[in-house]
Amino acid sequence: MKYSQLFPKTLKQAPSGAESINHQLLVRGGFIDQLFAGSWTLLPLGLKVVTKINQIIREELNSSGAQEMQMPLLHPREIWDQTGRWSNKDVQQIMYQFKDIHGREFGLSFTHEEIVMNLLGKFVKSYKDLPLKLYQFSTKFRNELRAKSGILRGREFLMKDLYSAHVSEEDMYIYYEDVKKVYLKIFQRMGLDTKIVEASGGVFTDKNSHEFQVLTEVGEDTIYYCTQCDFAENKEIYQDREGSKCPRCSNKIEEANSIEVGNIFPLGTKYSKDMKVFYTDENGKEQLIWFASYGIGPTRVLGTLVEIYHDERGIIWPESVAPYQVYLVGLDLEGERVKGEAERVYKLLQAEGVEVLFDDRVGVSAGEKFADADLIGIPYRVVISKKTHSTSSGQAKDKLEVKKRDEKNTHFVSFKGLISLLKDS
RNA sequence: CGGGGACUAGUUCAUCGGUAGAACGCUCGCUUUGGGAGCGAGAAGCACAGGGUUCAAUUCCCUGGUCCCCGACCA
Repeated sequence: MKYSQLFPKTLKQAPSGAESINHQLLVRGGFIDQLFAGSWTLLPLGLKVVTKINQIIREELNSSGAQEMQMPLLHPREIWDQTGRWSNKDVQQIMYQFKDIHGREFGLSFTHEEIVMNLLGKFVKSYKDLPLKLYQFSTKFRNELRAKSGILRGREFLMKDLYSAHVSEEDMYIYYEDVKKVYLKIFQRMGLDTKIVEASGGVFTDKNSHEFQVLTEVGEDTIYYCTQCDFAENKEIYQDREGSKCPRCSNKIEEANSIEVGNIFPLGTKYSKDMKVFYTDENGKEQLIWFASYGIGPTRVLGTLVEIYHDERGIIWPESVAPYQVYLVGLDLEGERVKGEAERVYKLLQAEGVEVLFDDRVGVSAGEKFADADLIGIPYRVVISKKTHSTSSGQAKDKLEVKKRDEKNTHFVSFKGLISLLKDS
């Protein structure tokens, strides 16, 4: 991609009132744009990052045996009446509900348990049809009382939701535990260190759920975790406890702020019971389906990554989710030789399968290009200029000037050297 | 949904009762380029909407809207 073609360009100033880091940097870098409070466009750069996040999730879920699909976002009231959630006060706080011109009532999806259960009722007849693991990436609508923290809390956001159906509680928990491991791996591949934290089930279930929390000062959740074992609880359930000793190993409990990037719910048979969804067991008897759901918010992950990985100049993307691998800066592009060389390296990198953003702007100062490179946060910055490709002699001659975003020093390498650098990482 | 703040050029802000100004950005020249570079010119505004007070309102008052922050609630 040539930077001159990229939509949109970076901004020097953050929007007024933008306080959180992810809001400032993602907007300034041209990753996202706000339509109204809690509603964001994923611009080309932002979509690239989210696509990478999604791909990591997809790969790991697929290898856990899950299948991807896509469900509607517009839901008729009747299906939500089957579980009584349409009229639930807490649900009504966050679900957009409205009537069409004929008076028929609809809701916008904030989750899909009812829809999945409806689907299972149509297709799952026998124990032989189970277990099933189905997931999708889709927009979720939640009428948050207060959208805030940039893209971290929106009224419309992207979510990966996975649902599993099982013959028994035991089978459900086997997969539930699998997903814990899968989620840890997913987040780790994205560069996020997550803690599994026990929490309440909210409007989803009376049982407790597990949240995947990233520890950071700016997080809006408060969690309590043991410094020795893996005990961790959300504030909402921890506050009933006394003292500051771990209930499991008596070691010290720490309090920390965190961002919830994932949440998993062992729903049990509540939904299948309400919606009368059964399978036939080996003995020919009808049984309720055991059910669980699992969410990850890719757009929230996007914001979380920026909160964790940035410096005063801009974003520092982990390589696994960076929108491009290389930011190729062409300087002195008025000179034919340098320009030709920069174009050549751009094409060669692409031929090697390297994703490269080529700053081909003419008449833009070096400082501005470097500032943009730092703001956008692509892992490798490669500079081609008359210093390396025209008048020079010595070690820099015809070499590429390479700097990693998170390092200070530049060094000069050959094209082959750069490729092996990229392949190694 | 309670409390606070804001709304003026594309953006960030100044002005403050007498119909608007800067910086950045943008356009066009000239200059040249290693950390948001210089000079010059230009385009760009129903001052959120409605009502009131006043000879006169962007400015003061009221109502509504929107955005941001703090709380209560949540992927």
